[in-house]
Amino acid sequence: MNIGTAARRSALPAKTIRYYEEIGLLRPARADNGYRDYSDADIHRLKFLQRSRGLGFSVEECRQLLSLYGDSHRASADVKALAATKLDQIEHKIAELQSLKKTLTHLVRTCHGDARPDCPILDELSGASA
Amino acid sequence: MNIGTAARRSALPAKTIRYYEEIGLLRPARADNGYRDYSDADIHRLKFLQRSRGLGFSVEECRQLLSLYGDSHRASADVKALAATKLDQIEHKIAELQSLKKTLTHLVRTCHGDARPDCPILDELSGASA
DNA sequence: GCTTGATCTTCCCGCGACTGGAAGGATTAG
DNA sequence: CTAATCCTTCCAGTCGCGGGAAGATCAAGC
Repeated sequence: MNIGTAARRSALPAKTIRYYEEIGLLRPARADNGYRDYSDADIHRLKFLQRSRGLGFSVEECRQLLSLYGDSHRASADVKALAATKLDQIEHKIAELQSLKKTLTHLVRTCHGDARPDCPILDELSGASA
Repeated sequence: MNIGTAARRSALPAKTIRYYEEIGLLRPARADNGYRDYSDADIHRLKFLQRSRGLGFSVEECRQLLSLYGDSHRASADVKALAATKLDQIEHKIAELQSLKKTLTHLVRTCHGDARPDCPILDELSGASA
């Protein structure tokens, strides 16, 4: 199977698939003409990557997940730990963004937003509050 | 004022200050010895950048904010529009992360997380649900 | 067989916003 | 005078690709 088909089936751009190969996440066969030749197992691996990336795991974390996936003697605790760490990171990020949101919401609300030049947003940014 | 002092006063790393100069966000004077020489106005500008970056504005948006800040005939509506757009982006990002959080929370909860190899997280990533 | 267009290959550059480090000059403290 | 600190420039790396060039290959139609 050529890379175009693999791209459609995995919902990943061909560029990304080549990149994943370059960093050693998969090793597709090569046809006689030099084209990459993807097996069903390769597609499965690509879909796994697509889904785990979509869940917010970094490429390196995906590499670990793939390694755990391929290890029939893995402990589910190891996978759970990875996911829990990621969950923590996501929660921290959400908290950070919510704090930004709060500040920005306040600023946007207090700015009258018309043709006049006085602006509480710029006042705040310039340190008028300090 | 040397860059080290400017860094302490603006709460920005010296590297970042040089970078901001490189991309044209400020133009400090130079002393005879070739050292950068920051005025109080430069510090003010750096603090403005530090705060606006901290609120989630991109460097290019900060450039616009600085430009509006320096324009005494600006309309506060322009500033408000920038902030409102940023607020939108932040809200979208929060929603995205909350969706990830929901999925991950569910997965972490369903994984028993012990020494056994069977793992709902990997099952999900490998497409067992599909 | 020939042309055309789609697809494939490798290669290298660019993004955003820095960060690290090397090599070397200037200043300051003791 | 020396040693430590600070400053300078420049180059490379981060992360996860995307864009695009230059060239090979393939599939379809005439």
